[in-house]
Formats: sequence, C-alpha cells, structure tokens
Amino acid sequence: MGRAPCCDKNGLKKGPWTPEEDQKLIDYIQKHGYGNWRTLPKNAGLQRCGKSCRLRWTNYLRPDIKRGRFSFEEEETIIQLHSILGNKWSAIAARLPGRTDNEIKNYWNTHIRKRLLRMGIDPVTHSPRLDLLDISSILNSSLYNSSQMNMSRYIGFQPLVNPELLRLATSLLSSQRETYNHNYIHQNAHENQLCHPQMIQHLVQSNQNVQNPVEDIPCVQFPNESQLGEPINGDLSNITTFSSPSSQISEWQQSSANTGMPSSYTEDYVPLPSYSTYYGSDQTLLDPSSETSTFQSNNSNQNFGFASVLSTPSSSPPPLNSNSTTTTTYNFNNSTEDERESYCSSMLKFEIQDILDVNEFIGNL
DNA sequence: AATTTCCCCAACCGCGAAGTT
DNA sequence: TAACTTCGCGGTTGGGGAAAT
Repeated sequence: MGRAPCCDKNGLKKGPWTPEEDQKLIDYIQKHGYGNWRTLPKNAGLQRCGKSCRLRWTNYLRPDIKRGRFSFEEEETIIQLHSILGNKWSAIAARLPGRTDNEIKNYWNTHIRKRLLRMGIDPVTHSPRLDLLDISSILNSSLYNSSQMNMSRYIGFQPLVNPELLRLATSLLSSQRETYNHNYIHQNAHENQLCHPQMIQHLVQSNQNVQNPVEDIPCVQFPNESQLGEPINGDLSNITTFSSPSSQISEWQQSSANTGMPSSYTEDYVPLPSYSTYYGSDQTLLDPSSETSTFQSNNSNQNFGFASVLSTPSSSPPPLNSNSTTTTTYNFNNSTEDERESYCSSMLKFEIQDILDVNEFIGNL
C-alpha cells in the first residue's frame, strides 16, 4: 500500500512565516539538506506542512535567489520564453538564474501582462490585439458616437483613430465581404490562425499585384509546444530563426522538407517578428522585416533555441552566463517602467503602421 | 490627516504526474 | 497492477503598503 499521509492538516500553522520559523527551516536544511518535505517540518520543529516549507524555501529562503527589480534582459527573456512556452513558469524560471517561478509569474501578471495589454498586444498570443482594430464593430458600436473613439487610451497610440478613415475602410470592407468570407474561411481552416480577417481583406486588396499576397500578410501564428513536438534529431535550431515572412516561409518549408515535418504544418506557419522589434534591439528597430530579425535574442548570452528551451528540466536550471553583453541600442537596465512602455508603444506603432499602411489603404479607395 | 482605492507579492489551493508499496 | 502518497506546477487569493482622493 501507499505511504502514510503527507501531513495532518489539523493544527498546522498557515499564513506568513515568522523570522523564527525561517531560521528554523534554514538551520535544518543547512544541516540535513532538503528532500523529504513530509518529514522535514516535524524534524525541524515547525508547525507547518511540508508543502508550505518547500514553498517557503524555494520561493524565498533559498540562498541563490536574486532579489530586486527585473532587468530589461530578464524581462525580454521572460517575454520571449513565454511566447514559446506559455505559462510554464517553472520552465521559464529555469532559464533565469536566481528567479523563482512564483516571482516570474507574479511579475508577468502585475507588470508585463498589463504593459502588453496597454500596448495592444495580446499577452497570450503575443500578437497585436487586432480585435481592437475591428473596424466594423467599432463603427457599429455606440462607443464610436458617444466617446469619439478614444482608441488611444486602449491601444496607446493615435494613428488609427481617424473616424473618416475608418468609415472609408468600412465602406471598402462591406463591399468586399463576400470575397472576404471566402478568403477568411480558407485562411482560417486551421486552428490557431491568428490573422485578423479584415486585415487579410485589406492586404489582399492592397497587394493585388503580388503573386501570392498571403505570403506577405504579417499575421502571426506561433507554434505551441505541442505543435513543435519532439525535437528532430535533437535539433530545433531550424525553427529559431524568424526573418521576413516570405523568405522565412521558404526557409521553414525547406527545413521541414529536410526534417520530415508534416507539410500541413509548414503551410500554415507564418512567423512572428522578433521580440526585439518590441524592444528595439539593433537593426530590427529600423527594419522589422530585416533578415537579421531573428527570434534569437541579440543578447549574446541568451540563445533561446527551442531545443534548449524545451529540453531543459525545470528541476535543474542550467546556468546562464550572467555576464551580459548586449547589442541592444536602448539600455533599459535603469529605466523606469514608463520609459520601457513608452518605447515599446512606439515599437508597436511602427509595427502596426507597417501592417496597416494607411496611405495605401486610402489609395485603394 | 483620514479614508478609500489600487497594486504587489507571499502564500495557499487544487490538480496531475511521478514515485512507492 | 492498483492504490496511495509525494512532489511540483499553475492559478488564485488576500494582507499590507503605497498612492490617490
């Protein structure tokens, strides 16, 4: 039969730890090490359950825990890893020495997530929140008439709030709804398709001279962990590079042909620009479609290949070189959150303007 | 100065995977 | 193999401090 119950919950203390309790736990672990959390509290003279002791140790008392603000590099790392791993906080923490999963989770929820939302970026998909740009629904809503479309409040920038432009856009879109429906159904035949249909509609229109306009649609679709599946021959480096959409698709398809990746997967995949375009690392700042716009961080110490990320056991975080040398143009290490956000907003503005070329939009009317 | 609201983060809870008997 | 426990993870909560009114 199984073991005895972990702990009798009756009579065990809960809530904040006192310095005395902390000291008892530290003393015990320094003497005997940790391992059997079930018996540890009793042996250490603590009126706590093992789970509480483990949490206290791993999240607070561990000597290698780094305290204080997250650096820009750490923040960038978290965002990058989150885009790959989702809410796998322990896996993310394994890549950030001295940071706990709980700390990262809290930081994500209280800082990064909010900032991304303010920037108009969906913190789940890491793509621009195109729902905010759903022109038809905006125009049809009473919000438009009553509040003069104060979109900038929601998405943090101005260029898309021109009601006249939106009206024209809606006119265009409604006249093409039938075509759109066809395209949309076609484009979204696979799950996780994150392209916004109206965006597609516009881009298909504005790229009439392009042989394969869909290729140039900067929509985003991220391979999630399950989609990535097992590393092929232990090497996933072929999917760590995100460059300009059209060139990348061919790269992706080529590499998939080499690796035997299912063709349906390669057809659907449209890469996301590097996160350095959010945060402005070197040349990607100026040219989002640059071939150098790789998913890999420009920080030389943070090479986040999918393989290394996915294969890292959370229980034994591999040490990252903490001697960071970065080519990042903007140094956020000592910046305030506002400064970071301001900069990020301008990045997003660039991105979306690039996607929704307003002049071209008007030119098509 | 007092009160209210907001925000952060340490800690708890529940669940699933892995391990043990 | 089944039954059970332990461990670890991710989601959530609530206490306390800071900021706003």
